[in-house]
Amino acid sequence: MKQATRVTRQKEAILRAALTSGDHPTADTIYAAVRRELPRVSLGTVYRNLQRLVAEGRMLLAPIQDDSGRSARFDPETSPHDHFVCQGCKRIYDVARGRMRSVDLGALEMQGFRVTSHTLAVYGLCPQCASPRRGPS
Amino acid sequence: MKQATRVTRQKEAILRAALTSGDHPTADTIYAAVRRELPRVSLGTVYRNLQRLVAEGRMLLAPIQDDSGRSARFDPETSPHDHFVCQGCKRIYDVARGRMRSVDLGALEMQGFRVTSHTLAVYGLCPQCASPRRGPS
DNA sequence: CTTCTTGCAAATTATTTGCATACAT
DNA sequence: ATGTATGCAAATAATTTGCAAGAAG
Repeated sequence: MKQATRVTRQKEAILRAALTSGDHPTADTIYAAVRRELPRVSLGTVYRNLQRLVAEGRMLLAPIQDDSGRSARFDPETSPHDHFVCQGCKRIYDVARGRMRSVDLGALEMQGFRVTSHTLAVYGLCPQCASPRRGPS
Repeated sequence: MKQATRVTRQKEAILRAALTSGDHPTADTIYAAVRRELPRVSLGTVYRNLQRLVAEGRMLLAPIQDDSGRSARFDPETSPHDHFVCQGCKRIYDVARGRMRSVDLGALEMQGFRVTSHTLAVYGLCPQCASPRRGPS
């Protein structure tokens, strides 16, 4: 969490776009959204600001890989949480750490590993896609 | 785990290279290793075979992201296990599911989520890098 | 023999960077 | 004023793909 950088119209719009998406958007998705408000933004600006926002701890790099894992996904929710990836509708759900019982990392620590954080991604079908009424959307 | 494809010198060499690396190699690392045995292999062949090996379940896409998450890493260990990423030496350790107690996913399932798998990545310092004797290698 | 795979090169996709100008502090 | 951020375009990096020739079944 480095020194905060300058406050610009672009950077704020980028963070707002990520928050509003209610999702785990890619740089491209964010670019498209910001463009509606600031038609002259460039992709370079989006990428540079995403890096800054992550460095400042205002956004996270989502620890999930797309099907081919090609494009990075960003997560505007910065408190510790896990992810559920629906293999039907491809939606990514944030899962509070409380609901899904936490992992026991004691054994690792006893072997001399110093643990600072962890990420957990769960795969399967979300309630809508799992329901027999209708298949994956 | 689709229909197995044809057996070729290249494909076998690629799997062997990944196994021998004792690591979680990138396509490029594998390419370099295979090249020593088959100097005429092309990167295209390496990428195509990595895809096939993953589809056939003989290799996994490692669920870990490099610093910038730019290049995919492959994992020749196909039984369920977790990963420990050392932030000092950048090494990636395979961690047996038994040692590090498994996650309780019951709460999620009770909410209608159907869970089929999960991936866990733990970050921190490995015993060598955590020891005060010498810093990260 | 027939079909899948290879090597090579060119094409895509995602992300980064150099530079002159604009904007925040 | 000073220096960081922007827009634009060109540069890199990682991966994919078209095609003619070669190898596997």
